Amino acid sequence: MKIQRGRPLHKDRHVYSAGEEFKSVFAVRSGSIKSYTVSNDGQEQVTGFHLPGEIFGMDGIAHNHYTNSALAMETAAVCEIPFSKLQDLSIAIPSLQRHFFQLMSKEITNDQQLITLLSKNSAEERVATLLLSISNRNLRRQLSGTRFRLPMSRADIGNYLGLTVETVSRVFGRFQKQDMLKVDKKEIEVLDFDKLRALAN
Amino acid sequence: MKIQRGRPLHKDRHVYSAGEEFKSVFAVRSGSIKSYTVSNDGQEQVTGFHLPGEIFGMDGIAHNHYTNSALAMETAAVCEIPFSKLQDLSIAIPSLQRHFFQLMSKEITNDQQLITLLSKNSAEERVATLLLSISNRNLRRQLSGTRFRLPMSRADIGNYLGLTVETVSRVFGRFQKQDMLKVDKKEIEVLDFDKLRALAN
DNA sequence: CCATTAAGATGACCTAGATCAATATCATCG
DNA sequence: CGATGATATTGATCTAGGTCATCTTAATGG
Repeated sequence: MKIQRGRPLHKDRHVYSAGEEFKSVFAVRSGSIKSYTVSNDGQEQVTGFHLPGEIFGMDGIAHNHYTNSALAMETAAVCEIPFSKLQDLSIAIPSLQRHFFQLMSKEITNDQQLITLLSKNSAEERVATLLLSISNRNLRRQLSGTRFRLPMSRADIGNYLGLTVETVSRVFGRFQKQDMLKVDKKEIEVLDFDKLRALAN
Repeated sequence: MKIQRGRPLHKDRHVYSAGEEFKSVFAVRSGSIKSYTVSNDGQEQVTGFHLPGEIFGMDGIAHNHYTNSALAMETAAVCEIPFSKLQDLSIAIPSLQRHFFQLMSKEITNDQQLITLLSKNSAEERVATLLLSISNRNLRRQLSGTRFRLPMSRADIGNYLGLTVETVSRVFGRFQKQDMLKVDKKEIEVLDFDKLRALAN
């Protein structure tokens, strides 16, 4: 498959912007990417964080244009995977088609979990869930699940979880006071995993 | 394509339940269906309402098992569309594959809009958005966009929108007081469409 | 290397919507 | 058809998280 081996992307550079013609999906090679939409009244909604090894950009398929924008939260590298090639290939290799369906379906499942989180859980539960998710994704990348660096700002966390920065800050504060977490700026250390899991449920 | 022409489904009967093996997606023929998940702590989250002409059941593709349950909110009829046939066919007919990708991608876009709604909008804005969505979907079915019957209960509306029944009730009350809506139980009449659209944005 | 700006933390206060409770209305079935 | 349980409305009160304001710390650049 022809894959564009992307040059490094600097912090705050867009991989693509909402409205652009959809041509490709992308794989994160290094660094981290956030997806977000801008609603018609101008406010930003962060829809996802993408870590190395993860695929993003599938939101563009429906309308032939991306509905999200995607930008590097830190210096990053991405692989471009042209969708047309993918379609041709997936006709020749049915398992690839299936794989791709699964990726999209997984995205749906993820979004629905976020919907539940937003409509049913408290600020603490939301933050705990995000931390656990990042921890798990780090584990899958052979990294530590207990000590890691958050690639995103407090503002991005708040935006993603439907909370204000202040609330995110306070929740981190409470988590530290309970000796569940050690927080040093973006550096996180999980001290009590059971408690975190219990909160995230 | 072999399509199961479903016998009528009675109110509160499941089309499928979470955990069942994924075999098919479904099209609503008449009546209305709600999808919901049950989170590990037992609470229900309504993830979507499906009206005649709409497709549901795509959440099962990722894990070969449905993650949602789907049940009839009133007497309904659905068509079963076996996914294996769909896959075979979509290899022969690339446009069908594309069409199916689009359906899934649309689902992603929908979910992301709901995420924004839940994390950024007030109770009134949420309810207005749902009403407008149902109105629009009725229009596409050649039905009135101004007078229609809500197929779902207040509890389902609240659950879907991350609000309590009481709040939903009060919002309907306020909408009536403002002469924007006429509400008689589940029967809705939109009196001021501009105001509704403004709220829904 | 300091200046400027952005990011984060913390406190005081307020409000939208939750919770609790009482009542009213509807649907269903024996 | 009247009784019973589900569904909806309405009111009184409470609270999680928002808002606003201040202060601290960390990046960035000239």
